[in-house]
Amino acid sequence: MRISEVSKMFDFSADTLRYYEKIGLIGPIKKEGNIRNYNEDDLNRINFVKCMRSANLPIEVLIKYMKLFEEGDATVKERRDLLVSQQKILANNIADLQVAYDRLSYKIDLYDKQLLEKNLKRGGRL
Amino acid sequence: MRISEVSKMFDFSADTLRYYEKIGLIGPIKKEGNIRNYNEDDLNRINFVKCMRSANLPIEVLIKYMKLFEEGDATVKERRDLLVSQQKILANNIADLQVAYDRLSYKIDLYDKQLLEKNLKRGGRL
DNA sequence: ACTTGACTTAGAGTAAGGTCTAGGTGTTAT
DNA sequence: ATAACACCTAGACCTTACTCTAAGTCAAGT
Repeated sequence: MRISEVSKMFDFSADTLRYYEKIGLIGPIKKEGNIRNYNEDDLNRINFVKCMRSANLPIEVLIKYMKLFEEGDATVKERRDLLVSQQKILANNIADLQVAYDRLSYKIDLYDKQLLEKNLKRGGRL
Repeated sequence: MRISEVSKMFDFSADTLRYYEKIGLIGPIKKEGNIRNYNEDDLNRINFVKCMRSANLPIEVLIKYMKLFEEGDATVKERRDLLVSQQKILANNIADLQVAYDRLSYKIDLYDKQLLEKNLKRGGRL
């Protein structure tokens, strides 16, 4: 699979895919002649990266994880621990977003009430 | 209240507080002589900014909101709409983080099983 | 033959959000 | 009075994560 297709599939720009490869996050991707040909394994990794990047896991951390993965079975525990620590961070982030979400809900409610009153005073229909 | 106290209270560096003021996100803060003296109103706004920044709302959006706020009652509807649009973005973000969280849970589980097996084979105690 | 379009590289440039430095003032403790 | 400390400004610098540019290769269509 060529870079343009992968790009569409995961909504990463081709630039970003090459960048990820350059910094050692994915690949190296096998080439046919001079052109990258992504295989299923590559796609699975990109899929994982996509998911984790959507949740703002730092690229550095993901590179570290991929590196441990390459090193094989000896690194299972270390990989597990890395994921656990990131998961904890994620839990905190989710909590922060939720707090902000609720606060926005509250404020929006207040604004809605204020707008309703304004309309009534104007002798609004209904 | 002086900048160092505010800094501790919200875990923003003094640099960041001055930066926020410079770009028009908070303040301008009244000064005693040459030194900022934050009042309760200022603290309330910083508190709001803190909460929204913890959820990654862009500074530009918050500046816009504060500006509308300054403009008074005429902007109530516009402010409401701005908050609603940010809330939608937040909902999507929360969903993304949740997906990643669940995927991490799944992977961690797999690793735990793998580690357990390894221990059994080693003739682990228990 | 030649244009079009997708691909390649290396490396410069960008955006967001701070963070740090240098040089200076003002207040308090010894 | 002199050191230590908190504060100030302007502006340079930094980090993360891309994104874009220039210059070139290669295959397919007209």
